[in-house]
Amino acid sequence: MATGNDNQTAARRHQRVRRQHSNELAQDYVEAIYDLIEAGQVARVTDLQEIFGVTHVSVVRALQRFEKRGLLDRSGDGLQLTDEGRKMAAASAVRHNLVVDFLRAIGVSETQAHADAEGLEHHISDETLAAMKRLLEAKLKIKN
Amino acid sequence: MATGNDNQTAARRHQRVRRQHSNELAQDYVEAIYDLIEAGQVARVTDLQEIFGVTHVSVVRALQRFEKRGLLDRSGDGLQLTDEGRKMAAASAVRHNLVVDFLRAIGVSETQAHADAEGLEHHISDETLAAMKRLLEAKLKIKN
DNA sequence: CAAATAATGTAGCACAGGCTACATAACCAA
DNA sequence: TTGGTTATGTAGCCTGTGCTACATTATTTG
Ligand SMILES: [Mn+2]
Ligand SMILES: [Mn+2]
Ligand SMILES: [Mn+2]
Ligand SMILES: [Mn+2]
Repeated sequence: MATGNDNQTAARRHQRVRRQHSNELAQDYVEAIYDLIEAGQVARVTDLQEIFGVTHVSVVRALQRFEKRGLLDRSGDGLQLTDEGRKMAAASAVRHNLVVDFLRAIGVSETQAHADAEGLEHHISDETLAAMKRLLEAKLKIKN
Repeated sequence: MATGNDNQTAARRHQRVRRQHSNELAQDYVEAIYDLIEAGQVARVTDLQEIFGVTHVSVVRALQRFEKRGLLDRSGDGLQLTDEGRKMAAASAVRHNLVVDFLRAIGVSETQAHADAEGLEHHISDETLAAMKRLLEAKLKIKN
């Protein structure tokens, strides 16, 4: 009874991680496109290929999937985000930045904070994010 | 010059995350097998299928890959870890437990800490792990 | 003991996300 | 204007990691 239940709990946790992974690339893509547009640039395949360190083919294939998922629009000149894509991008950006700030606050170097955040951001629950925000604000109070 | 270099940096970060993901399942498998053996049980396909919430087929295919990678030995009755597999399992367990403890320390619930750690553990650098350990020890000092 | 059940394996499929090779289209420069 | 470079797309391949369907081989149990 104890073991069976434990295994079930473990299974749910692993299933959740797999679900997170199946959204990971989409989040990073819309975030990158969002940032390019924010910076007043036209988001192109070439930019994404440089940002992600993959061939243009991988980018095109990914964009095709994300367009089907309703996250972006490739009909015009540059890449455009749909409302849903923009929403996902904004949420991802907030989460990403908070993770970086939190890592910096606990003493991780700028470089490493950015590196680790790129993976960590996709596995953090709202509860943990809130805990990080709390600690971040407490730290800031101490500093002032 | 600024943009090109930035993209290169981003690319290295994403490449690192992809590398982490390609080791993720192996780490979780050897850790699970390690735990079963530690608990005095014989590690079987059935256990893993329950723990990961996948079919026995997925487990068998994964085990075949990991055996080829020299992480485990399926010749006997139960699953056995090689020296390399045991080393990976031990390192993974240390990391996993430290992440859970850290999340608990910053106020995340037991349940959520275990859930988030399952994904987070694979993306934490040694530097960040050290920072977490530092904060954990500082917190403990305060508590006593 | 014989039948049911549990455990393990293989065959073959799907999809994500990498890749190279090849084809265009668009742009730029001599 | 025309030939090289850059940007984008398609075709087709690979690996990892899921799945169902179908054996086969223990292990229980009536
Ligand atoms: Mn990311
Ligand atoms: Mn991950
Ligand atoms: Mn683990
Ligand atoms: Mn894990």
